[in-house]
This record gives sequence, C-alpha cells and structure tokens, in this order.
Amino acid sequence: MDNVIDELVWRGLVKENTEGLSELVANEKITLYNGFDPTGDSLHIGHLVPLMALARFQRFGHTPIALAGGGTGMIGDPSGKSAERQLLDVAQIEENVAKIKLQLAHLLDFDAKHNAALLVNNVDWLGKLSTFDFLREVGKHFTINYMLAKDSVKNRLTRDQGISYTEFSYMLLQSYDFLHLYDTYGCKVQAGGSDQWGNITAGIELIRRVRGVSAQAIAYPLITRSDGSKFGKTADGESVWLDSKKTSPYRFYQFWYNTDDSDVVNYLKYFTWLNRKEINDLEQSVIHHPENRMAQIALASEMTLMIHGETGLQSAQQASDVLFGGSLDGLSVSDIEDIFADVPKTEFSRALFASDGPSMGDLLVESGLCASKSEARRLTDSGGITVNNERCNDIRQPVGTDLLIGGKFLILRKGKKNFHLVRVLD
RNA sequence: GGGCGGUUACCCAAGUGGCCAAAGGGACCUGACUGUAAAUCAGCUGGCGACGCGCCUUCGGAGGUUCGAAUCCUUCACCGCCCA
Repeated sequence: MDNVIDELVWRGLVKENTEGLSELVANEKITLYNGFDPTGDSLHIGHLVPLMALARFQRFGHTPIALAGGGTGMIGDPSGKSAERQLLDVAQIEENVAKIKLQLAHLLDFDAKHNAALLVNNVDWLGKLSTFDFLREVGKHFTINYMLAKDSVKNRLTRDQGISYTEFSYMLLQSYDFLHLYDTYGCKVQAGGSDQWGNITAGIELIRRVRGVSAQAIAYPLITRSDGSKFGKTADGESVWLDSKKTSPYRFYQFWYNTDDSDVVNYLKYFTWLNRKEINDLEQSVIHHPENRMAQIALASEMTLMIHGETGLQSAQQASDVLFGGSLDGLSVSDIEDIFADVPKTEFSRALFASDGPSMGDLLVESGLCASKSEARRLTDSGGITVNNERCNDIRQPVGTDLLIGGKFLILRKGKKNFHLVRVLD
C-alpha cells in the first residue's frame, strides 16, 4: 500500500475528506495537524483514532503536528456539546499539556530525521492575538450567515440554554489555528473527528480567502460499538486512560481483550499497526474459531505493548493468565506481589486478624469490593464471592490468619472478573 | 404578573391516608450456560442488624393536619403548557 489515504480508507477511518486530498498527499510530503483538547491530564483511548491516524501519516513520510488546544480549550468547543462548558485556567492547561506530551511520544516520533512530529500549543499565538487584530484578520472573512449554518451552532440555537458569544466564536479561533499553522509550517491538511468537520471547513475557507490556497481535510468516523453503546468506557462507565496510574496495564489489556467478536476486526484496523494480511488472518480466526479469541489477544497485546511497553504487557498477560487460568496453588509470595500489582488492593494491619479475625462481610466492605454489607450478603448468597478461589457462603465467617496465603495475602473476588488483593502489614 | 399541570429510587414510570422501602419497564450487579463473548434463563438493586424477622433513612425543600402521610393542607424552589 503506497498511499496513506488508501490505507486509511481500508481501515475504515475516512468518514469525510475534501476532494483534492488524495492528489495532494500522493504528490507531496505534506504537513498536517490534528487538534485535541487538553482538558484532562491524560489522554484516553478515545483520543487514539486521530492520533494513530497522524502516526500513520508520519510512517508514510508526512509530518504530523499535534495541536494542544491550550487557547481554544479556554473557550470551549460547542461541537457535540449540549451545554456551555467550563473554562479552564492557564496553569492547569499547561500542566496537562506537559503530561500529555509524554504519552504522545508512544505514538508519534518526535525525533525522526526528516519528518519529526511536532507538538504545539495554540495559546502561544491565540494568547497574543488582540481582539482588534482578530476582528480584522479573521472575523472579517466570515459572514454570520455562514456561521449560523454550522450544525454545532444550529443545534445549540434550538436549545433553551442557547450558546454564548464565546463558544459561537470557537470556529473562528480554530480557523485561525489552521491559518497560523499554514503560515508557519506550511501545514495544508487538517484532520479530526467528524464532529469537527464544521470547524475544519471553516479553516479551509479562511485560508482560501486570505491566502488563495486550497487547504485539505480529512475527518474520521465516530467509533461505535456493535451494540450501540459508547466506545472507550469500561463496564462501570470509567474512561480507559493511557496513564498507567489511572488505568493499570492489566485493566488496559483486559479492556481490549473483552472486545466483542463483532467489533474486534474493526478495532484491529483502527488502532493497531498490524497489516492487511495479519488482520485478514485474524478475521478468519474470529469466523472459524471465535473461542480461541486470537483477534482479541492480538488486539490487547498490540495495544498494551504500544502504550505500556514490553514490561507492561508482560505483567498484564501474566496477571491475566493467573487470574483467569485458574489455580493459585504454588504461587510464591513474590509471584503474588507481581501478579496482583495491577489489581486493586487494600492493606490491613496484622492486629486486625489477631483473635478470630474480621468477618468476611466486614472485609468485603472495608476493602471496597462491596458497597455495603447488604450488597456483600446478596453477592455471597448468590455465590458471587470467592476467597482465595474458594466460594464463600457466609459473610459472618471469620477470617483468621490461617487463611492468609504466605501469611500475608488474601485474594477476594467478586463475580468473574473483579479481583481485590488484601495485604496484611506487620 | 395570572391560570393549569408536574417534581417518586441510577433512568423512565405507577402509586392520591395504613396492606409502601414503594408496582412495572430499562439499566446495573450476581448466578447458570459459555469463549474472561453474544444471546438466553434466573436472582438481585436504600441502609443496619440477632437476615424469611426487626429497626433506621427515603417519594423536590421547609413546616403543618392525623393514631398513621409519597398520598391531605400551607409555603418555597424548579420544570412544562396556556393567558398577559
């Protein structure tokens, strides 16, 4: 495959694109950018589609720019939002951008010889832009009619809360970003999620008017799951972060491993570096031997390796093998420490276990595995609780030191997948 | 500003004096089956306890009537519709 656009089309990543895009990309090594909001101090897997796409452009010799919306983040993009957003302060955003750069380095090559990726922050130029200049250089080129016609604005106009002048102006700032990057880096292509299309085309419009150049754009589809639920959240509704402190490598691995059969091939295309043949083989495997889950394993491994490295992948796999493979027999104390490093844990003092020890119910609640004693009782009665892989039938059962593995650990499990390590401190 | 209707648990939604910790549906959680899937079936979903039984806290907020209030009254707040 010699054209990045064909590659992206095959991967199902092109939702919209401007007409001249293929030709431009085929004829020259371009510089393109994709913006993202530094609203948190970590990226999550929802950011992966555009970032992986940038990385693919880079592998085809193009130069990617990741634009942190430090300035626009202080304004709030109305796209896809039903209500006015909270404004962030400068210091917070700076801090977020610094942390995010470390994560970007897993995906983009900032040290490449010819086409090193760039990370820029639009507060650097938007912060200097005076209202006066803004109105003369940007505002002058847009009619209100044009702006009102954008979906992001239209949707908000029909709502009671309306839209503030600030958010209404967002598309102009994003347009100015594009113009600035064109002037500074010769950046001719903007990429983004399809919800950004309105803002992106506004930028193309601005460049056409003030520079007479036809800039190009590509928009990625919104990633959906076959059952219609939102991609990127765990079962309990939490985001899956790239930061190992927020989402452990084990949980990260498990997230991908649990992908539905009907989604897994698409995800391999969207998120991994596996090539056409490898993915086709995995697709066959899903069709003929779904129970082997070769595709899920490949997906989970590739993603964990990319984000958490060799060590992260190993510990995630080892933990998964032990936790879902069965027996805890024969594991040493240090094995357990390693394997359960990624599992939530609680530490208790040895004194607590002195006499008969606490009751199972207390332990379940104290460890946070169950929200209340009522819940602990319900789950125990229905057989959903195990201690050291032995089913527990009575929450009043005292837990003495004799149950501790290696005199130190207790492995609590709720249902099939929720593990919790109890560690006794001397 | 005036009139009417509404506010119930995670969400939708019954309930209009005691049998109400509150129907039903969705969603979640757990069990069985399985492939750490999907589908299906079952159970469960305020809290505490001596757990087939009792207690405590909940029906927008605050007061009140009553032996007894989600249910009646007063008042406040918010939402919807109609009239100005």
